[in-house]
Amino acid sequence: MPDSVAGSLLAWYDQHGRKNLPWHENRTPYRVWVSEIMLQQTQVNTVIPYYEAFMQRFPDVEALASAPVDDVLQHWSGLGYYARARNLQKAAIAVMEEHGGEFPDSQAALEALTGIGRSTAAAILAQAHGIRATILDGNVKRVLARYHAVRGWPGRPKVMNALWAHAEKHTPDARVRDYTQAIMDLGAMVCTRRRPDCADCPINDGCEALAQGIVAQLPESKPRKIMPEKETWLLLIEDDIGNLLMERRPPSGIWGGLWSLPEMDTAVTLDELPEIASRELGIQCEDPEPLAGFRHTFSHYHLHIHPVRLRLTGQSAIADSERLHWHPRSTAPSLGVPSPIRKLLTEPEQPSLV
DNA sequence: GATACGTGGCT
DNA sequence: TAGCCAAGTAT
Repeated sequence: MPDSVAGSLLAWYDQHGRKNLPWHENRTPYRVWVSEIMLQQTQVNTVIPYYEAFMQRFPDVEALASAPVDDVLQHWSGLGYYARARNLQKAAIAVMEEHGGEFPDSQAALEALTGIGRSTAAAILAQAHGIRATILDGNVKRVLARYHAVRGWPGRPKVMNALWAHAEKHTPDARVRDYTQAIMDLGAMVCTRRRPDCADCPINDGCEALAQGIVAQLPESKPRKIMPEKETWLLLIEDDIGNLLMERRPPSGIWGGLWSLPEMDTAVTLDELPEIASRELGIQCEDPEPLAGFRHTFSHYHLHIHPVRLRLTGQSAIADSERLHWHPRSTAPSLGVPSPIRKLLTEPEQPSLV
């Protein structure tokens, strides 16, 4: 007996589904892959302009594999989750070197590429190759948690396994490309997190949560922890012609691999900053000048940022190294820079007071 | 199994 | 407004 959910979703998709997103044109594995990575934990409207620019600059896997990593990070600047960008290029190089420049077409081979997990691999198989494969993204989780009244937070493996099992069961043999898009579109357009439109849902007759009156309670949300507060100083070290010293952050951790301002923790005192700058950065400066600080909230903690201006004395020998780079104060950096830092550099007086 | 990882929109 | 959440994966 055919799965009525898939049939109903496909019929609805033909009428209402989204078919004109940028990555729907010319669905090569490369284009689908880049879109899927960008769309991880990121909303469609945020991704669209980044995707267009990225495809202009890196039209195929070879262009991405051979590009400087700073180019890739610059195009990712502002999107967040920057490990995605670094992994994207690592995987592009692997596709060139280990797969002769052609994307693999098996779940296992795709998952072996860094940054591609179970759901993204399945999305590439279904969207680019038309191979039957099952995705489970945030939209599908919500649809299935409601349709089958699956209790518990989907982050728990037991709940996740139940959702995967439901997802596998509904995946049809034919039209997997459209079905995959259909169930995501339903989650994005009808079975939304808030104010779902159950009256117009194509699968409302079989929906357990609707029958039980618990649609609004599913899926259950993650138990929240208190967010820690962290403090840091960012050093705006300027030379006499208005260049700022920027520092490449370590490859892991927050803003990994991006360029930011030299950072000190607030355990040191203001007076110590010139000496620390001399020792750590090899430059001579004086007159620490505290600027208005601001708070930046991440998913996991609040960061209190205290910018301090330091004026360089004499000439500096340091420039354009792997770790340190002078950048014109007046223009946005042509490197990968975190959004708050970009704002700090381009709107120096704008950060809100704490 | 739990945690880290960004940013912007929404209420 | 402060918290919640979004086309997840790596460690």
